[in-house]
Amino acid sequence: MAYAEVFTALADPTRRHIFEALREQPRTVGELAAGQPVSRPAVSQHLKVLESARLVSGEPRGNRRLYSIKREGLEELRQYLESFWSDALSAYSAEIARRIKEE
Amino acid sequence: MAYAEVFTALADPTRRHIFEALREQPRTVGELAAGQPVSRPAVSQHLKVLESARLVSGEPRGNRRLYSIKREGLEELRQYLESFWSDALSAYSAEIARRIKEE
DNA sequence: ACTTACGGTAAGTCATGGCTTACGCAGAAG
DNA sequence: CTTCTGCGTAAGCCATGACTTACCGTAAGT
Repeated sequence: MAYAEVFTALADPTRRHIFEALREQPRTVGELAAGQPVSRPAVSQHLKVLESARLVSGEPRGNRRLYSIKREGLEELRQYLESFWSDALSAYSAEIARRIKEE
Repeated sequence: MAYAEVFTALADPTRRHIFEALREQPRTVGELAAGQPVSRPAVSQHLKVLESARLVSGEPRGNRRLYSIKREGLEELRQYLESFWSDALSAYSAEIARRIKEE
């Protein structure tokens, strides 16, 4: 059920921007905020959400905190997607055919 | 940029439930509403969002509308995920190493 | 020690969006 | 033709959440 958190985390545009900024390289909160049209506290709050969705992780670097992408959240999402790919497609088209005949 | 709509569509729990109900077999709006704790109009509105995210499609069956899963939305999401998988990981860990040394 | 820089948290504001009821339209049924 | 069933849409309500400013703790620099 962990993919739910990932969906809500990445549903917000600002949060996606932050996440995609980390895609290039790890960054501090200040750096991330500079690249966004919102305040630094806002970025902090977004990072909290992203972290609890296991999409990023942050570790102290002296005075600052360096955030980087974590793949666990993405992995959960990938598994969710995969489960949709193979299954339910035969039973599915069969059901369509059945209902069409019913008309 | 179409994955954005997919994220927002699947971020809502009710919408995910509806989507996953369609995973088994195509269903009408009434059938979907019966399986959810919300009203039928609410389900209609959710289906509208899911449809514009290309996650489902509906076609008239006489009096009713039969909705079924459409894979385009999922495909866009999958591509987005894939782009995260390979790239940016070498440059990424290199950057971590660089910053650690800077301390 | 004092000051400055960085970042997390608290509190409050405002917009978004998910829900409801009410309504209207189209197809099926009688 | 009238009635009933199934859905979509409109309008309005209310909770959630994204943002702000203000504040506090901690590490670094002087």
